Amino acid sequence: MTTSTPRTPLRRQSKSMSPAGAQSFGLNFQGRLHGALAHRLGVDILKGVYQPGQVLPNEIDSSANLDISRSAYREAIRILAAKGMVESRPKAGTRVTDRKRWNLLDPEVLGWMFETEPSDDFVKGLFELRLITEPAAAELAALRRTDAHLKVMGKALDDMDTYTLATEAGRKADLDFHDALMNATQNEALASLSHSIGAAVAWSTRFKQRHQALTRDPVPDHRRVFDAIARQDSSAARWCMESLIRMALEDTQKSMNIQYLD
Amino acid sequence: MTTSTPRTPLRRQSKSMSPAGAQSFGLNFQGRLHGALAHRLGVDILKGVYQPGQVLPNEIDSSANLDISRSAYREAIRILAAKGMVESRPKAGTRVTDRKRWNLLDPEVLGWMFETEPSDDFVKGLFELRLITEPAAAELAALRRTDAHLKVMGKALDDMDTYTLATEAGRKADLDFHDALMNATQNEALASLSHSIGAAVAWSTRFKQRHQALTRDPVPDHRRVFDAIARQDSSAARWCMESLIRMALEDTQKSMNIQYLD
DNA sequence: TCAGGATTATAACTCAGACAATTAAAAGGG
DNA sequence: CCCTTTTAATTGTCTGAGTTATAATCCTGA
Repeated sequence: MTTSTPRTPLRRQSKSMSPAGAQSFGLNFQGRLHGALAHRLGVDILKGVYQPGQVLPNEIDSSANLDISRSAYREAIRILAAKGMVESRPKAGTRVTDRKRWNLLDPEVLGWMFETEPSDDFVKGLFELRLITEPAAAELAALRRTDAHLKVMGKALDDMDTYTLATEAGRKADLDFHDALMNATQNEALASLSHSIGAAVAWSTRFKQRHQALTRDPVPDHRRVFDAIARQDSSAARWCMESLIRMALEDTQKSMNIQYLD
Repeated sequence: MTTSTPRTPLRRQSKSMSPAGAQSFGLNFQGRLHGALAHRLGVDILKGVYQPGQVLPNEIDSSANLDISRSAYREAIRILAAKGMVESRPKAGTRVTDRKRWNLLDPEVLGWMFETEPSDDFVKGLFELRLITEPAAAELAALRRTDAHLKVMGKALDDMDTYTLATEAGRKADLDFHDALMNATQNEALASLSHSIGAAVAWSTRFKQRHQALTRDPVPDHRRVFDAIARQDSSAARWCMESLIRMALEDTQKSMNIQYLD
C-alpha cells in the first residue's frame, strides 16, 4: 500500500480500442495527458481531497507516482495555476490557494464542479447570480437586438423544440439561444459571464436528467422571452427571463433535494 | 532585420541589479519565464497583434526566436489555453480562439486588458456589468451581513480615508471593502465575479490616476453604502451602491475621453 | 536570549535533445 | 467523384541535467 494506484488510468491504455464513450460526450481535454491530469487534480481540489493551504508533493515524486513525465505534470500545474487554484514557488512547493482566489466562473472549473455532486449552497448561489444577471441581460437585449440576433435566437428555439433537452443537440440549442441573447446585449463582459454560467447550467441540466425525467417543457418559457425581445419590450423581457430562471431553479432544487427529503 | 529583437528583455538580464520597479508594484508573475511570456502573448492577443483564427508559429521556431526553451514556451501556451485564448492540436498548431471564448473576467486577463488602453466599449460594458451585479450584491449583503463582516468593512473604509486612492494601500483598502461586501452576500459565485471585476476596477483606478488627479473623494459614497448595510436597509444599500458606481463611471469616462477631445 | 546576516538544502524553474502520437493534407485507388 | 491510404508537420511526451530562488537553518555578535 506504499504506492497508491491511480483511480482511473490517466492515460489511454496503450493501443486499445478508441474510447468513444467519453470523447464524444462533451468531455474534451481527453487524450492530452496534461489536460487529463489538470482535470483530475482540479476535481480533487474542488472535492477537498487537497485543501487550501496544503502543499502538493513535489514534482519529482508526484510525476513518478502518477507515472508521467515532469513536463506533463508541470503543464497540468500551470493550468491549475492559471485558474487561480494553486500557486508554485521555488523551495516552498506548490500549494492550494485560498478558496476565494479560485476562478469559480471559469467554464472548465464549473465543469469540474458539476462532475461531483456540487454543494447545494453553491448551486443556489449560481442561480442567484443568474437571477441577477440574466434578466438584466434580457432587458438590454430587448433594447439593442438586431434582426440578425433575432434570427439566430429563433433558430435555436426551433431546435430546442425538435430535439429536447434530453438530447445533446437540444442542450446545444439551449446554449445557442442564451449565447445569441448575450450577443444581442452588445456587452462582451456580460456575454463572457453568461457563457460561463450557461456552461454550468448545461451541466446541471444533465445532472437533472440523470436524476429524474424532466418535468416541464422549457420551450414556452423561452419563447415568451424571445417574443418580448422581438418586440423590444424590455421590461417584459426582464420579467419573462426572471420567471424562466425561477422555473429552472425549482426543477433543479426538486431533483437535488430529493435525496435529502425522505 | 530577419530576426525580430524582443521588445523588452523577457528574462531578467543575467546578473544585473534587482528590478524593484516592477516587482513591487503589483505586477506578479515576474521572474518566471513562462509567466512573463504568457503575459506578453496574452497582451498581444488582446491588442490584436495575433488575431482570432490565426495560428502562431510552431513551438520550435517560436521558442528559438524568443531564445527560451520549448518547455517554458509550452507552459506559457498552456496558461493561455487555460484562459480560453488559444487552442493547440497536433499538426494543426496553436491558434487564437474566437473572441467569445476568451475568459474576459479572469483577473489576469482583465489585468492584461488594462495594460494597454482598453477599448471604450469594453470599459463601458464592464461598468454596465458592475451596475447590474454590485447593487444586487449590496442588497443581499444588507440582508445577510454579520457583525464580523461589518467590522472588516468598517476597517477598510477607515483605511481608505487615511491613505487615499492615490496610494497602493488605499487601493487595497478599496478592494478589501468590496471583497468584504461580497463575502457578506454569502454567495461564492457572486464573490468570485466581483473579485475579478474589483481587480479590473483597481486597474482602471490606477489608469485614472495616471491621467488626471482624482476629482472626487470616494469615501463618503462608500460610507453611505456601509451605513445602509449596517442598518440592514437593503433597498438603500442597492440605491447607494448604484449611485457610487455611476460616480465612478463618470470619473472614468472623463479621464478616458479627455484624450480624444482636444 | 535574541536580532541579523551568512549558509544550506530543497523545491521549482529552465534547458537540450530525442522519440511518440495525432491528424490535416496530400496522394492514390476504386 | 468519393473513399482510403499514405505522408509529413506539429504538438505531445519523455529523460536527465543544470540553474535559480528562497524557506529554513546556522552562526555570529550584541
